[in-house]
Amino acid sequence: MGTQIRRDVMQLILDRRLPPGAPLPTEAELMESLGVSRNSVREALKALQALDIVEIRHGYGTYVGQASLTPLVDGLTFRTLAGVADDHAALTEILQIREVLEEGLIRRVADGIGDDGLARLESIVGRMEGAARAGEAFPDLDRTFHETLYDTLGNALVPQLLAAFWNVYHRVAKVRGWTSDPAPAVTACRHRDILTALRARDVAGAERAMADHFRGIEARSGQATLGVR
Amino acid sequence: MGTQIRRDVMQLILDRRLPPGAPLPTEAELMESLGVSRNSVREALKALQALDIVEIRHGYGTYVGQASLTPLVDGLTFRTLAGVADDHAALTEILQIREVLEEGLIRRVADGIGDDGLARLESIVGRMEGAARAGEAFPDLDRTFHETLYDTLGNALVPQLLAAFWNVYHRVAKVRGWTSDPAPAVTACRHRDILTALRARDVAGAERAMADHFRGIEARSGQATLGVR
DNA sequence: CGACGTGGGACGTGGGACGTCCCGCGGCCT
DNA sequence: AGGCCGCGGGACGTCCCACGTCCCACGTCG
Repeated sequence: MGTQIRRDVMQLILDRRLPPGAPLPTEAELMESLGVSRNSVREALKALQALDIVEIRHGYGTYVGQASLTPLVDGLTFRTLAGVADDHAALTEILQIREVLEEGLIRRVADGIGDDGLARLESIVGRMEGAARAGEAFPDLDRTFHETLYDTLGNALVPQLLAAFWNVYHRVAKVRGWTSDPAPAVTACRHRDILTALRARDVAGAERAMADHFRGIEARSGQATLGVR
Repeated sequence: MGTQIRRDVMQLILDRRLPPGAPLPTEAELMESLGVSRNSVREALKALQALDIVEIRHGYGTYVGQASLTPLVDGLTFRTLAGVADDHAALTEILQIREVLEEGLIRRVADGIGDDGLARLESIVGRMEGAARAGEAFPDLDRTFHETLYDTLGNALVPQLLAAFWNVYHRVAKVRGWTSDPAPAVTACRHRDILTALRARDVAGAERAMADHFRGIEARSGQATLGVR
């Protein structure tokens, strides 16, 4: 069974305690130690590559991967684009989950954020406002803001999960040709609101600011959909 | 490039508007229409199979898959088991995300749940209490409760995401040999608390009940870890 | 009319050959 | 002596062919 070989390779990584980036046995060694043909080994490795459990470098070797959430992004993107129902509904589902997550997380952030965290956010928002005055969009700063925001939680999964949903959303929007460009000034303002509430340790206010932020995104999403149909 | 063939097959599915369960062209047809060898086609299909974008039935054919979150479960399980840091920390991260999600969701549920939803939950909690009196565990009922709870949101992604995290948690616990069996009576009581709060449209109470629920899970998890080390 | 057997289609596995890419060693030029 | 270039070996990428296994459907026989 192909699935079995895949599990064998995973088990091999676990048994040998191979960390991400460590080299795997060559295909020849794997076909010998697992007792299967090279084709089967390659199919298993290709599957693991798609799961980002393994990284294959042409002409160099195979290495343990980062086990990132890339497969989730691919899967959700495909699922959204292929959805039998219209994909606006599917995107709304993703947005709702992001919303619930960030609303719940901001509360915990407000409890534990320190002065250094606030300073870093201040720097980011400052750059946002600078870009906004120049009339430029700042998708990278947006990402960095949310990433930095949840840094203090010490939960490495959180930023990755949020980034995954963010990627799905924007990838689908790109494929569909939606130009969801809100006024940069408005976005900068929303982030400023969140930071202000955090500075005041105003948990409820931070939640409200985050909710407003998402309300804006939803509105844009709805408009873009209507414009296309 | 192998990745390219994978994208071609995905694009083919999207272009032809193939719904989940629809048959894909045979390997022979794909190798002709994509102009690559059968091995390359098979490697791409195997990768897509791992992403649950395609389903391969031996001796029958290849079909469009459900694009479920199975790859997320596999990836997170692997990542947790392979984590350089101890896996209790990794499991806590997953638990924290479940917690944030369910706390945020319960609020929305409390707003919109109807009498039929409450009745279904009542039935489940009733069976829980019956099992608890008999001293039996009821993992299935637990799952069903949370699934039914979020049915009313109309967001198909929510139950799947929660189920994915649930699966990762319990799969890791199983591999690690943790016997995280709380007293069934306590678990039943926690669910009863949630239902009671929902019935009263008590949003804050429901949130608190859900938080208590997770506090119990975390405590058990910590104990199990200590017991093993 | 129904149960059984056989054939064809489709995926699973194995083996071999050749191309492509990357790294490192050794010779050669400066 | 130091740096540049060419070459060889290792490893993955692609391809071809053959045979095995599984499933379904058709046709035959009782």
